[in-house]
Parts: sequence; C-alpha cells; structure tokens
Amino acid sequence: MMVSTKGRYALTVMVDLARKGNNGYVSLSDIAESENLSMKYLESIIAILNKGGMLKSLRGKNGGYMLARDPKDYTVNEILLLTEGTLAPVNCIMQKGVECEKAATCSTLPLWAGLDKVIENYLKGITLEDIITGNRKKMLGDYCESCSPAE
Amino acid sequence: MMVSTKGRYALTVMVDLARKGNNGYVSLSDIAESENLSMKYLESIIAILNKGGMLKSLRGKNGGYMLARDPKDYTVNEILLLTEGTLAPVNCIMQKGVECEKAATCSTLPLWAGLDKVIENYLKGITLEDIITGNRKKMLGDYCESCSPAE
DNA sequence: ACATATTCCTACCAAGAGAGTAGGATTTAT
DNA sequence: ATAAATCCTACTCTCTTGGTAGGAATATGT
Repeated sequence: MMVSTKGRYALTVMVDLARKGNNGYVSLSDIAESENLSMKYLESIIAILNKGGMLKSLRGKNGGYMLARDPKDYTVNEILLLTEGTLAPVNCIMQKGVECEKAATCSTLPLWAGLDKVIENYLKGITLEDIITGNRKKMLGDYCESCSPAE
Repeated sequence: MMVSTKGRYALTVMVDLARKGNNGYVSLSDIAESENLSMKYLESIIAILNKGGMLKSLRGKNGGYMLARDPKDYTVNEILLLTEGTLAPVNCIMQKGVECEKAATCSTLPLWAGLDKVIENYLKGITLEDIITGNRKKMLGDYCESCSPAE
C-alpha cells in the first residue's frame, strides 16, 4: 500500500476545510465529527499539516483550523508528500538524488523511475478545488463513464 | 511503499531468466548468485511465480526454472500483481468490485480510482522484453534525457 | 478573575506486515 | 547410490501502522 490512513485522512481533512470555506476557524471536534473519525488520531495528523504550513490555527475557545491558501493552490501531491513522507513506489527511488549503489547497472530502475514520474504527475495535476467541485473528468480521465466522450 | 522486495526481486528474477533465454533450466543458486540475493528468500518468491504459472520448473539434478512464455508476453503488471497481491495505492480500492461502504458519498474516491488506473495502465504497458532491451523511451517517456526529443 | 473550549505536546501500545532463516522431504540425472 | 536440485512448513526479528492517554498552554466569554 502506498498511501496509509494518515495521508488519506489528511486529504479528507483538507477537503472538509476547503468545503467549509473561509468563515472562521473550524475546530478539530467538528472535523472529526463530520468525517466520523477518531478525534485523537486526527489530532496527530492535523499537527503535521499545520507544521507544514498548510493550515492556519488558533488556540483557545472558538479556536480551530482553516486553510492557509485557496483550494485551487493545493495539489494532492504536496498534501500526501507532507503526510506520507514519500510517495515513491519502491525503496530504490529516493528523494533528493540519493541513489541506490547498484543504480548504474540496474535494468529495472528506469521502470521504477517511470512509475514514480507517472504517479507524481497525476497527483500534481489534481487540486483540492478539483476534488470539492467533483471534477471527475480530470480525476478519472478516460475511465469516467459519466463524462462526455470527446473534448 | 507500494512494491516490496518481494515484487522487486520477483521482477529481477524474471528479467534474469528472460536474459538467459531458452537454453535449458536455470537453477535457483545460479539466479541468486548472479543477482547477489539470498537464495533462501528467493526460494519463497520464486515459488509464487511458479505456482502462478509464470515459470516452468524441473526438480532434481540439472533442474531449475525457465520462463513459460516469451518475454514480450509478460507485462510488469501481472508479475507484480501476482507477487504483491494488489497494487492498489489505497485500501479503499479493492479488487473484484468490493467497495468501501462510504463509496457513494466519498469525494476522494474518484481520485484514488484515477490514481489506480494510471498505475495499472503504465505497468500493463511495459513487458519483460522492454526491460531487457532497455526501452527507455517506453519506460521513462518524456523524462528520458537520452531519448530523441520528438517522435 | 475564572471556567470553558480549544490547540499543542510527549509518551505509550497492540497488531500486522516485511524481510528474511532454518531444516528437512522429495525428485531427478548421472 | 549419490549428488543436486526443487518443494514445503514453520519460525523469528524488526519496523510500520493505527491508534490511545494524559496533561500543559492558550484564548474567549461572562
């Protein structure tokens, strides 16, 4: 599995906040309730998002969280990358140019690199806005049965 | 991580066998040695490939393994699917039509479904032959720096 | 000032997956 | 017969996943 509950819940939280718009801070308990997830677990996940600069937060009564930017300015890639650490499909693909020692002679490396790029490309192409507006064409492409056949 | 050592080693084994062609059976110890992997661990992995009908095997002296089909008739997708069980990027995407109970109202499901399709498509497009011939253009696409710019 | 509602922080834990090891039974060619 | 191989079952150790627990710090309304 590539994306754990951490990443999935993080995305869910972001979508939830995007939906609620900029009408003040939303508390963790509200989010946990509307998404029906454990508040304590969400707490640890939202902390990552917050430290990563994805959210604005306010402590104390009437405090909570809100998006720091416009929904269209968040890609799914950056949200998952922050929470999951890496989205590489295999260990051989490291971030920041660190290479496997066998890289020079490895015949399967181009395959993994290609797969990595395909995944990254796809996730960079989808924004929070696409999700809340239900842009099925963009997300499902040719596999969207309810989309119009040609462009 | 989506693909563990099991899937990676399995692919390596298949590539190794493809390279050695149809000149009789190749023993496990030969494969382990030429790929510098633990023979005992490879044993458990090759058993999966064998049971899955990917290989022909012969027991006893001078026994070993060979590909059951032509290298161009194996996609990377089927090899990884067999050894990994699933290649789905998230738990919500199950095989054989089993759906998450929240599927109808889940706004992120189309995203995961789209990602799943992108991955599957890519892996179905690459064969063992592509790997042993080093078809970088097919594997790396636009990210291949050594490929000719236009087609 | 005080109670309340909230975020923030550290630590802990149980179950399962990942990555192998170990030992031997069975089969086949020479 | 013997050596060389596949086949089969069971075990183990470590790391990750998916949480839980308890409390400190902070802001607000009264």
